[in-house]
Amino acid sequence: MDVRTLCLGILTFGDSSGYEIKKAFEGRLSLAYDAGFGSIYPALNKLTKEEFVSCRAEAQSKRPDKKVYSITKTGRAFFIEQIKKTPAADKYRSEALTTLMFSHMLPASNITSVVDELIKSYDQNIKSLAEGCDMKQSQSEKFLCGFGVTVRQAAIDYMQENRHLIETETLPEQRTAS
Amino acid sequence: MDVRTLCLGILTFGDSSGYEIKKAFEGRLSLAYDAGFGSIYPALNKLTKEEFVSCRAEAQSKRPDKKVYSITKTGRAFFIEQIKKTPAADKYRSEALTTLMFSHMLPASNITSVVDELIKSYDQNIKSLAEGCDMKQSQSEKFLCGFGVTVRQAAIDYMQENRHLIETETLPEQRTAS
DNA sequence: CTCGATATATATCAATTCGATATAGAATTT
DNA sequence: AAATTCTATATCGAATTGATATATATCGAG
Repeated sequence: MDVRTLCLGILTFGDSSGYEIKKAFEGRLSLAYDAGFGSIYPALNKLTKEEFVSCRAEAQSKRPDKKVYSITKTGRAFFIEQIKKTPAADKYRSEALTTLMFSHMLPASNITSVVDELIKSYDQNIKSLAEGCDMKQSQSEKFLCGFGVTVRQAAIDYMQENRHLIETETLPEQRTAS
Repeated sequence: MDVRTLCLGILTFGDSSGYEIKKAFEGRLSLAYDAGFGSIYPALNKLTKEEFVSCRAEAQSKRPDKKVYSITKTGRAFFIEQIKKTPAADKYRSEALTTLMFSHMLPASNITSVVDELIKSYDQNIKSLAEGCDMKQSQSEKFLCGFGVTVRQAAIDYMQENRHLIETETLPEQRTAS
């Protein structure tokens, strides 16, 4: 499942430009996947060559043409074929948790701010998810929205209850202060 | 925070070969980061050139020499400098959740098996984490272990309670059966 | 006892992805 | 009035992924 396939998937929700596809990755797909312009634009070019999408340029006054992509029948068939495959294992990449793994090498103030920021980011995450959660269209969106909220909330609760474990184990402030 | 820096971090736990570093990524670091041999070996070569690690070859009978790496003083200083930086935002990549996002395009049997497998993988995750959780050395490891268990358990609970939302919204079996 | 699978151990390579940068006007905020 | 953010596309070097190659040991199943 590469970015190219995912772009195709996003186009099943409706015609979009590359810019709007990026928004979709940041929005409804943010729980599951991410991609930047550096992968999206080349992916759309490849999909166009393969005739899995068609492209029409919408002229805009004093802005670059907006290229609007539509999925084709063969594109839709290809996408369905792809999502029927057994999904690969989940991947998590958290620099914040990685930092906490080395809390014994850092001053307590540092750990505290990492934990604070992590909780804050989970909180914002929940807010932006919950925002739409009710009025979201499909059942699958509601399901995934609720999933995100539940899991992030569990993470916050755990952190608040157990942060003392790592905040007391750090090096004394004076020894690592630069 | 690249693989190279993370390899350096793992070496603060003790001398290791590239192979053992891979095991560390799969074990104690699995909650936070992952890396394959294709990134680890080049990273170790680069670190050696930079003199952030030193390398001794342990001859083994009828096996390739085991190259054991040790972190140097400058390496340790560099690593500490790196983890003091503000961590980048978390990233999640789940093909399974992505698939569920398109449940309206798939037969119910397909969704059921994706959910089943996802729960199973979270379960195995919890088991392998809990296994060590008690006897783990440092506070930070206990903290992160507990974090992983808590969050995965919340994910399982949510899935079991809400899976019906997506399992009833799918296409009728006959329409998408290949 | 042998066959296949898994573990130890390193390494490379093409394809993909990331992250930064460039361009440029509109709209909004300070 | 200035600064920042938003819309919109695109490229490019660097990093990462995932597959593959090589070679032997070990362990369980039939």
